[in-house]
Amino acid sequence: MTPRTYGMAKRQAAGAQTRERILAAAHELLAAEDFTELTMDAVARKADVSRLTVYYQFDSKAGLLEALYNYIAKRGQMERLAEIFRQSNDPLRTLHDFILTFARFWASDRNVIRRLHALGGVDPEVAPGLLARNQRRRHGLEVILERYCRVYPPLSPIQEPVALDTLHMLTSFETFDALAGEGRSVEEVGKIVCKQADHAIGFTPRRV
Amino acid sequence: MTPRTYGMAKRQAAGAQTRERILAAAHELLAAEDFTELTMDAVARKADVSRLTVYYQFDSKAGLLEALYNYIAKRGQMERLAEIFRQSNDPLRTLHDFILTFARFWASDRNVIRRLHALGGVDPEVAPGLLARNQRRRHGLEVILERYCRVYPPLSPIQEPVALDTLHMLTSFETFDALAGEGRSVEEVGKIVCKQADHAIGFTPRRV
DNA sequence: ATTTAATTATACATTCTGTATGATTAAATT
DNA sequence: AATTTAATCATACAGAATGTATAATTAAAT
Repeated sequence: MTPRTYGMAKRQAAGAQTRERILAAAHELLAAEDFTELTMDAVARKADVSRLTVYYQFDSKAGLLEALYNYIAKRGQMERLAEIFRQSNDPLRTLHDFILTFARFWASDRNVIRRLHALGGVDPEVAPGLLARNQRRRHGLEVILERYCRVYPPLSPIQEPVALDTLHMLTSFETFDALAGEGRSVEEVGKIVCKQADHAIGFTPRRV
Repeated sequence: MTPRTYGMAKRQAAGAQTRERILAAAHELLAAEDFTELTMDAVARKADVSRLTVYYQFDSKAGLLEALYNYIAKRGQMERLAEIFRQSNDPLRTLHDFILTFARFWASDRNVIRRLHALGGVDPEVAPGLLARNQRRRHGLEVILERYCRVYPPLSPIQEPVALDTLHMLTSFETFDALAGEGRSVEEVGKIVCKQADHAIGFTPRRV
């Protein structure tokens, strides 16, 4: 009942370890061709753990998927985002770094993320988590756009929300997934998105 | 066993009528806030029909969803597409008409289509139907792009597949859904997409 | 009059999620 | 050392949903 925050090293370590094993198992199942095998039972079996342990650690399937998304975000090195904002030289450069960071993240676990998004679109318990992440990405773009408008010619009050929504759309997983197609590299996709994004905020590169 | 193609007016009409009622019921359930109510049982109850009748008419849930997509496409007046290609004046005009036709379709049943796509991403039996539709849209864009390159300065063999994938991405439901946001009109979204599409194929509008 | 398409009733098999109850093991606390 | 408690597991069960099997019924078509 009362959570203790001290001196439970071994127990916490044990719990964290099994959580890790379960997440790895869930990830593996979601990455497989037949991803319908992602059942609580299959996850438990693959993690070599009782099914009840999965419920004990993650409460529900939605909880497991939510945790899985965090797990992937860590592996995709999304912490780098904060650094991008800190070193604020050119807002346009920040935008491009932002786009590339997300492109690398989407590419890091493309199939799994696609399936997680699909599951989030179906399960009303998973949806809020995805929406929150979407909102965070949007807010990041809002900051960048504001910085941009202070340096470059500002957009009209009518154009600004359009630009923001367009950037939000361009940096989405769905956009990345469509552009990556069958084998286009992350860098290529990043370049395409950057070009469209520049156009969306009214930036015209000098003629070649 | 042997399908008869003559003189079964009343029976066919009866069958078609119940199919219609079932599809309307499924549509209504998928449009509701709590769309998890889309069960074969609920559909049957709402259509005032036995649950087995639903299976008799559509085989499975995947079959019902597939039929529902066709039902929506008809209501969304997607037949107009053929006409757009026939009156081939300016390829750029054709592209814009193409974009607007899809924008109107996506808008015609936005919530339902969003949920159908999510279900298609989860259910491997529904996925093929959605993929086929995606391919048809892609092929339409391919034709338009080819016509465009014959009139306007052609794109390099490297740029062309990029342009095609970008157009495909821009005309997707996901793009429309993101840009429409909360209350942006179809025309506005269409304008935004057209602008991005022009840029994707290297078309530069004359300076204002 | 007979066949057959469409519908319905009842029942059942299967698969998943989630909960209830209680036992076991080992770490942490006193 | 004795006790408490976190983590795990076993068994069982409830409930929802898809899909199948079998057979009966109604009305249209032959």
